[in-house]
Amino acid sequence: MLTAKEIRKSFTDFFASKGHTIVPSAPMVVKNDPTLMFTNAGMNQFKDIFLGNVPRKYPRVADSQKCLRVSGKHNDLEEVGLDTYHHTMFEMLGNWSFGDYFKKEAISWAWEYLVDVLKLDPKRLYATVFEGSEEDKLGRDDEAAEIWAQFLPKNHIINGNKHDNFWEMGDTGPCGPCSEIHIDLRDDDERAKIPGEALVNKDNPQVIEIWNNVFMQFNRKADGSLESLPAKHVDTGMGFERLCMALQGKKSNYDTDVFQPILKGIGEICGCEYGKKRETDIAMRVIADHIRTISFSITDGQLPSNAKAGYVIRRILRRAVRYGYTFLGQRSAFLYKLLPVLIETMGDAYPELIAQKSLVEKVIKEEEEAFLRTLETGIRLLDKVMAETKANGKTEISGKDGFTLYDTFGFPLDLTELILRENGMTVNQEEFNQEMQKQKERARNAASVETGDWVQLQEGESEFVGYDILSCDVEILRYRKIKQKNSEFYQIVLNRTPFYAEMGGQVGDTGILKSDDETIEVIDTKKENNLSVHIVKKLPANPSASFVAEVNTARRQQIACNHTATHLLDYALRQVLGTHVEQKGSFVAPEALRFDFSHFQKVSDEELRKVEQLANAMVRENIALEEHRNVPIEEARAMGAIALFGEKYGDAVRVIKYGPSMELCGGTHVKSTGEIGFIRILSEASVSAGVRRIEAVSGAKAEEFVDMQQDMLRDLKSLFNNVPNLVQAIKKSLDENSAMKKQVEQFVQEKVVILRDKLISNAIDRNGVKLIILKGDFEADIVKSVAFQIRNAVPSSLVFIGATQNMGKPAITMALSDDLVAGGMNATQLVREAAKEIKGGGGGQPFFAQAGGKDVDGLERAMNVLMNKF
RNA sequence: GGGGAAUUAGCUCAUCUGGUAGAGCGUUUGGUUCGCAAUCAAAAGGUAACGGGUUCGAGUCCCGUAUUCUCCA
Repeated sequence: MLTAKEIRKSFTDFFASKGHTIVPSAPMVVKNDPTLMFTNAGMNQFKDIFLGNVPRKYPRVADSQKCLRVSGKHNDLEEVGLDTYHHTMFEMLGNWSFGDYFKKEAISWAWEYLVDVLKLDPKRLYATVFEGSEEDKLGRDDEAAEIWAQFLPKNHIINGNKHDNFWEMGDTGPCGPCSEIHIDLRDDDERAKIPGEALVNKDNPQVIEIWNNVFMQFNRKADGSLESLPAKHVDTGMGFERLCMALQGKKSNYDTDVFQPILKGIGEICGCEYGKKRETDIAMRVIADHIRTISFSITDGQLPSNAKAGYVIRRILRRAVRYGYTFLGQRSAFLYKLLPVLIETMGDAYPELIAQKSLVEKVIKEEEEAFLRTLETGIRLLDKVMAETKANGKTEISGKDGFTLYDTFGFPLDLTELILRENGMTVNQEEFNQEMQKQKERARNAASVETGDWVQLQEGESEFVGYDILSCDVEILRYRKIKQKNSEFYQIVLNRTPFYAEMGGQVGDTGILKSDDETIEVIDTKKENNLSVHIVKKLPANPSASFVAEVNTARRQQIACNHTATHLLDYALRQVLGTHVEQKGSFVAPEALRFDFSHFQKVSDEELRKVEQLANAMVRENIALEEHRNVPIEEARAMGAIALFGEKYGDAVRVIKYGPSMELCGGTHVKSTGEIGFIRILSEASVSAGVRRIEAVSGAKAEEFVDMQQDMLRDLKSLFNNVPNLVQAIKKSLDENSAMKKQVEQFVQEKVVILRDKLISNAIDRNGVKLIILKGDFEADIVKSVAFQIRNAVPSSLVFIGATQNMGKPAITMALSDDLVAGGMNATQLVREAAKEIKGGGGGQPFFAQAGGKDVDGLERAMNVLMNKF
């Protein structure tokens, strides 16, 4: 039996023998594509070739690609694990032709590989072809059908509709008919009962698609019409896990050697066994699937977080924890313990797992613990809701409460239901669904973005010249309008540009486009599918005119300082802390820089100081930039340049070297380190488990920062009469201050006690209550203290009335002993009534209330109002 | 991109409609104990995220900013 590893290798070997270049898997996490968060198909890394943004590097390539899908037919997150064939992460084997071979070769080789190389039974294979579409004025894909007819009998070639057999990249862009290969894995007697062709594309878990061959021959325009592509492409994708299942004679992907070791590992940790009980099996499949997804995301640089792609990863992790919690009885973090077994099965093919093992473990463990805390909070809130509901004599909690728990506090509905059931209660499902619907509508309305068609003025590719010059003559190739909820702007592509587009953490350039008649402001530059897009608020009146593009040079210089500073800090960190330090993200702006890196403990002040000193020493050395463009990646690595995990590099890379610091980098840098002036680290903090962040400034901004510090220090010193030892002076002052505070407090207490005794001895006895009056100028806090002191000293039949003033403002304070309150008296009401006399209002509790006002002259009247009550 | 929520002692969180800022854990000191664990007692510890506003009075209400959590896309 072929192992998964052998199968993976046989695929690439086969296509290499057909003249294909074998390329590595791109990272699973996608950058620089606003429409996509994760790699969801093998073709993603070639998207810019299909879009015509960059030329092809090879005519034929093949690879095995890590993919992640959380929605779609066989990848709906909530479905994964319930059955035996849904997944989030999977590997896709693929071969491509970029304007090279087409249907004939693609289909013949697919057949050759499956039948001749892998020895799959041809009687079990079926092919689907596009049946045509009236809407698009397209006929049946007879071309493909005729090629298939050489290998398959007629009844094994099946027509498919637009939904199944016409592939589109998005609403617009390259598309074309596709032809899928399906395999029937059922037993002989079942196959005898119902022929396989009746079950193709019918969601039967044993009759499944294994390979899709897409023939890209059209371009879909924004008005929905199709035009023929000048160069036709082939894009294929085969589900690796499914292929393993077929070849290993299993009924489920989870039964293959891809998943079995992981399932076994889960069993050992949780004390259960796969294949014994339905619910346990579901939970185990969920965990087995999700641990792969989470681990690979982290190695690709995508940590769980609270937004975007990171949040998707967090949700997947939490789903795994939840299943472990509910069905496997796991009450503490356990997922991270699966990493060794994952490495055992996949570490060979994906060495990044081994390299980053401890980081992955740490991140997962921390996330698990955070979620368990979220669950505890949820349980506490749910307890509250249950108590309130019971108090109202009901057993059904409102759907709104259930939704709030879910929406605001992240407490899963199924857990809510579980806990309610244990307490003999339910939740109003319909109401919950309504609330969910509302939420979805809100999001849909807000998310609507209208993207206009590109207006093409000239053909051609965009060239970036910004490494060498910051101003040049340009022409507009194409532009389009983007309309969002509250804003409207234009994207412009130039034939050449000095503007650096946001990438690798460095923000995009700003500047202007100037023609003879007008000046247009460029507010940002972004990268979309490898294309530099200039963002402008308004279009030039004559877009076909010639322009001069000018980058905002002062801003660019500051960015360059910060970017080079980032490299120096990276180098210094590795020197001081060790080579386990790896970049986990960075943000380079004109104002400051942020640098995230893997490190397992707080960087001490001394270490930070050392890092800073080392980096600044390199600045003073005024090391000249050594820049190597178009270095083959292998050569760059051999030179010892630092590359990032999870970063997609081309075959030729740019190496940035300042003395010993050497990194693969596309950013803009200073010509020599002296330009930076100096670097100052502002802060060090944790961003997530195992990842620390430093923030720093350099260049003019560092100077500004130091100036501010110095000004503050000077002000401080002058406050302390320029004493030589400022720290000691401040410390002394603080000590004195706290001693005096204590003294004052003591004096106040003594005063309060004296006041209390005096007032008690002056108490008026009226109709059986002791009436105690305080008048004069007192702070509100003292009056309050006195009132409470007296209340303690005179436990019954006490009425305290304070009619005092402070800073020209009148105040009324009233305290009543408990027996009077029990007898129906209410200080709040009384005080409110009296407060009218001083043009104010008040309130408090029945036994103690305060009021304030604006009219000091009414104080006497207000007191009389109160005294007349007794 | 949008919605909801949170931010109070070192930590986890209370503070019902605006009216005395509190608990548990932890810390320090002292007691019991040969010592540890344990336990009892006391004390210290607060810019209620930040900035405005409304009010006689704001942790509490309103607006803005930041950070975090969470859901939808």
